[in-house]
Amino acid sequence: MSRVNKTQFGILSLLSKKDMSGYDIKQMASKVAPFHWSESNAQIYPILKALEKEELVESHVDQKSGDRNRRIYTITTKGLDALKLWLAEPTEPTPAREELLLKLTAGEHAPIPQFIQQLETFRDQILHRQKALVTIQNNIDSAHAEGLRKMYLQMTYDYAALTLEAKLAWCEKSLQTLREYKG
Amino acid sequence: MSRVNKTQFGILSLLSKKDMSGYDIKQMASKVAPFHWSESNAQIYPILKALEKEELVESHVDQKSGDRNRRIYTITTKGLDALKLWLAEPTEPTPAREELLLKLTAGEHAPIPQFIQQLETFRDQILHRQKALVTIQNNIDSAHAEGLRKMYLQMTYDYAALTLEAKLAWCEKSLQTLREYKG
DNA sequence: CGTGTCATGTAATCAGTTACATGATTCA
DNA sequence: TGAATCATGTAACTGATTACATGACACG
Repeated sequence: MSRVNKTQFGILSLLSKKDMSGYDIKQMASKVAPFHWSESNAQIYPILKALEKEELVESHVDQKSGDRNRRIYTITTKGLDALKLWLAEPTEPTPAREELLLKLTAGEHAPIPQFIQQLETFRDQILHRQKALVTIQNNIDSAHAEGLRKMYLQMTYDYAALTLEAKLAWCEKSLQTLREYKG
Repeated sequence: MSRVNKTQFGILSLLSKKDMSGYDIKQMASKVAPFHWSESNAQIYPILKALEKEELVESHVDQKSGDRNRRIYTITTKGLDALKLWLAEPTEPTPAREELLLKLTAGEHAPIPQFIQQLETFRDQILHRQKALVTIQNNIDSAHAEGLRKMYLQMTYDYAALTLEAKLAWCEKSLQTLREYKG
């Protein structure tokens, strides 16, 4: 149970909505889920092949669009079943890995202004993500938008929004603490 | 720059505070930083060996405590320098991986009550972590507690507290949305 | 005709986990 | 004496990233 690849389900999940090529999947992932799943870049091609071998997806070479060697993947009934099985499985918590916090635990070995800078960079990264999130929200509002599907998309948006907000608040608070430390 | 192992710095960071054995490091990590760094369990032994080869740490077999084959590691000046260098480096954002959110993007393929259960489990995991966090806060208040060091420890505690709170809020909100969906 | 994007892939490497193996000490 | 904990390690594997390689098409 614990020995299963999760990225393959991310791919199946995307294919359950629309037939796509490997390239499309990469694009979609970075457009729709950049906050909770890495684009898994060039690893999707081997996974697609493995999925096809297991008969969870089928593929054919696309004829349209200039015959550009595009291989389109389609999810099979077996693939949908596998996806549903995964959805029903218990979800283990993700072990977090925040490099900045790891650095903070060794904070006493660096000058305070250095950490102020680290935190400012962190804050900028958050602000940048928040901007990107607005774009995603627009995608949700316009393109798809049908009942259940929209609700679930909105949920993932909310998750990102709320956690980013919390991180930003922490950042501001910590910056103030650092700036006020000893004068 | 991007091709460096971060866990080794976690280990150096702990050794910068106190000489320790591999076993101690494992214990300490799970006690002091369970929220932002995994215990990296049985991988610390090879890393310790690698660090010793690079002369970033030294070791000796402990004589006390019943001669129990304990190898104690000490950080070297070179090791401290490496640690400080890492602290000064820019910190890239961690790509998040939240399996539950990945499942939500395929939400339309499962019955709503199933996702209610998933979210309830998620909430329980958060509540559990929040309890554990109180213990850590006690550790900070009593054991260590000296100026700068305490401040940085407190910061990592705050980070965990704030992000857990945000996730809990999201969880409650989403549960309500699901329960109210169509009656 | 050259740059950018579309499109697919492989090889090498690194990071991390699981499962296993070994043995000493402590304490009920 | 048997279970729990202390203590160190290895082998095999999985997951993910980096860097590379190839080539077609679109456009200005």
